[in-house]
Amino acid sequence: MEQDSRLAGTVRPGGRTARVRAAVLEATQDELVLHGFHGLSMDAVAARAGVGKTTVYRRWTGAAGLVADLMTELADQSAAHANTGTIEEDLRANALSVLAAITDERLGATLQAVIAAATCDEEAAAALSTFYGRRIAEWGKSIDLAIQRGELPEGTDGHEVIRAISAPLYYRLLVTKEPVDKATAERSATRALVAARNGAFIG
Amino acid sequence: MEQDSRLAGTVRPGGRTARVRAAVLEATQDELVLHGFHGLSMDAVAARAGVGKTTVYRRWTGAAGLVADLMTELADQSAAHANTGTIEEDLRANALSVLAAITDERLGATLQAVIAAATCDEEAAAALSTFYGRRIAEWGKSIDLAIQRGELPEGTDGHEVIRAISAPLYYRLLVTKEPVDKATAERSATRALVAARNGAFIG
DNA sequence: CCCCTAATGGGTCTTTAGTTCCGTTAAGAT
DNA sequence: ATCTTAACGGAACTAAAGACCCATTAGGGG
Repeated sequence: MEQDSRLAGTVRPGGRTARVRAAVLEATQDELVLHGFHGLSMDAVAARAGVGKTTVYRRWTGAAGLVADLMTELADQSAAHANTGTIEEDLRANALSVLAAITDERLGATLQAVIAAATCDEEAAAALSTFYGRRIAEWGKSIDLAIQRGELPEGTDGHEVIRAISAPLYYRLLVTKEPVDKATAERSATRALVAARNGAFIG
Repeated sequence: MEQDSRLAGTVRPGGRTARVRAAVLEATQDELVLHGFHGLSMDAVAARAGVGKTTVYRRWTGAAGLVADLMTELADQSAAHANTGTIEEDLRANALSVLAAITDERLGATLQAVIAAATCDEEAAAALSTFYGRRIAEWGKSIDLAIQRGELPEGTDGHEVIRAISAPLYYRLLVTKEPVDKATAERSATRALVAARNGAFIG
């Protein structure tokens, strides 16, 4: 007894528990691709994962908790920043990696679901914030290296440059619903670079 | 009879019908402020609006339909572009108007709800797309005037400049969950202007 | 002012989401 | 290998969402 205070799955995390978690998160992604966040039901996820729905309700707080956990899982798989030797190519690589993420069927649907969940759930919002915070910090290193090489002015805010590249792509994806293609991504990288070279990101 | 093919509320749109619609859309906004899109129930909206829930189910397709209709309503209230005489001030005004919209309690909650709904509903996505399409076209005129005045290079894509100003604000609001304040808005306008002056928005 | 019927609203029914109970299975410590 | 109990899963239960029926109300044309 006296195990109520702990979350289920923390005392015996190996074996079955790990398999259940993997199956549930996989099933969650499948459901998100099919129905989006608004159509995500714990019941359907449990059925698809082949686990009892009691287990899903016990381990996760709700639909938002599921996608938040999914986001946390994806955060660990985040790739390192590019280092091609020129800032132009590094920023282009950054834009294309964002493009690849949001146009991938499973990953794109998952990202949109987490963003939708985060509009009304603190847990999902925190997971998103952490994920992108890390990603921005990681790719910001590319800008720091460029400053050292003399390609960009001293004092350029690398984090802001990275944000400036991603922003138009997410804006189109989420807000204006315009298509996001390779040309859009490359233009976004180029524009951020032009602004950065002209000192718009200092301070 | 033979009225099934028409949507309810189209034959006698005046008086009661208009009052019901206004009450329902008002109630929808209230509920969105309190619970967000994921927590929006037709039942609660009907109760708050003081109308029968049958009426809400008859006139709107679902939660997504409600927010889509709300967005359509807001689209008509969209303001004209600024014309201060300088492109710097016009773009600053644009950024500040976006800031005002997303930081307003009711309007901000509504926008986030429509964006969340649009991730998995075509109707909401179309309403969003139309709303921002109009807004971008309207404010794009500021850039055209600036080109005529010789403040920006010939061939600058005004729509893209406007998108570039809004994008970082929505990116922070929706994706990274960072605070959006006046300084952020003004920086966004400045950076877009620097890039535009240096020809990054030509073509 | 009256009439016709579009539109609303209360009440009821069905479906689905979410909870609880308790027996069963399998981690992982000894 | 054995034992303890964390964790799972089936089933029954409660609550809420959504659909439907039909009586009542009020637009708006005559």
